[in-house]
Amino acid sequence: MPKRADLSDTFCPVGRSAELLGDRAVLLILRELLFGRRRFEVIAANTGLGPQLVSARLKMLVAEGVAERRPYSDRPLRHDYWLTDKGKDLFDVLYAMRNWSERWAYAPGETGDGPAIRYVHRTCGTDVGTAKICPGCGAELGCGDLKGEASPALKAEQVARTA
Amino acid sequence: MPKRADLSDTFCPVGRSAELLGDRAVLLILRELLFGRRRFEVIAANTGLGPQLVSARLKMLVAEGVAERRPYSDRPLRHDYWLTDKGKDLFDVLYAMRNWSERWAYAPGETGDGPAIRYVHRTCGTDVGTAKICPGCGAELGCGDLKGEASPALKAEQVARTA
DNA sequence: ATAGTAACTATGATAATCATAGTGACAAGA
DNA sequence: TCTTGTCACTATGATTATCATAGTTACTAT
Repeated sequence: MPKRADLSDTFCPVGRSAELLGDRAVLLILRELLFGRRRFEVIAANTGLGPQLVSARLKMLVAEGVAERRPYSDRPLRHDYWLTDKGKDLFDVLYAMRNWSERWAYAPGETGDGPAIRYVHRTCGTDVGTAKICPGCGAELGCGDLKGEASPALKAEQVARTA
Repeated sequence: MPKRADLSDTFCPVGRSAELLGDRAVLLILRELLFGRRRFEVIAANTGLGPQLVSARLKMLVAEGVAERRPYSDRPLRHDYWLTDKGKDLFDVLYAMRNWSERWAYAPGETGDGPAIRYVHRTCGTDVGTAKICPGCGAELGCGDLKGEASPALKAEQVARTA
């Protein structure tokens, strides 16, 4: 490809975020980080992306202020990756993607008789379905508020991926 | 690149939609379609994408059932593109992207003293800010419910692009 | 000394992207 | 009729991002 057109200076808000989010690898890595997975190798394994891509994208996310690289061990020196507040706020985008998929991206019966991932509000225990506001307690849902329970099919896939 | 890894058969809902949405061109084209722009040349001009890319992505969106190709003139035969219900439901994703950008993607004062685009609920006239539910009437906000008013800076850019 | 772990970097083949130009089918004006 | 114009594309060639695979560095554990 030629150098791809840069849209980071557009005044359109969708255009600006598209520069960051319009990339499969970025979305998958953000999914992992939002799920609380922080380690390089875990992210690479779960996303199926090569280490080079993961490395490049994490560097970019750190440069954009979306993620942060932190040492979690001195000897040997090891680092992992955490979302910043700016990064945590991307929850809404990924959650909207998830909701859309649950509605449109599966053949009937493909996920059994429930969603691919069932989300429960941590503080009140309500199954939120695809709501943006907890139907149990009315709270706005954000990063870390939900506990996901993968369907059997998804669980099997995740096990296979890390094996 | 080698054939990029296919994630369309993953059971993870974010992974599935990432296959579609993890692409700058797709996001920009969806933005145009959600804004009600239907014509090929208009989409190409507003996104800054080459006609080949626009053509390829529109074909893909039609194949995915997200958009529809319709004739709008017989002589000469001309077609344009409309979102299907599946496509209109992507509003939530793009709206979340817009909200994130309004919060994080601009330097202080870069858009003047308001957002890059001000959205007003069509039916009740309330400025919705970045809310997911209309603060005026409590209705859920979906595709077509909002009327966008671009900031002067964004307007100028749009004019420049089509000139 | 050997094997293992974690976070990467290096290499080469492949394919997606961009810029630019061109095509086909028609309409409108001189 | 001839030229110009419009719209929705397709064709070509240079550039570069991506993938698969293998290798590296710096340590720990046995």
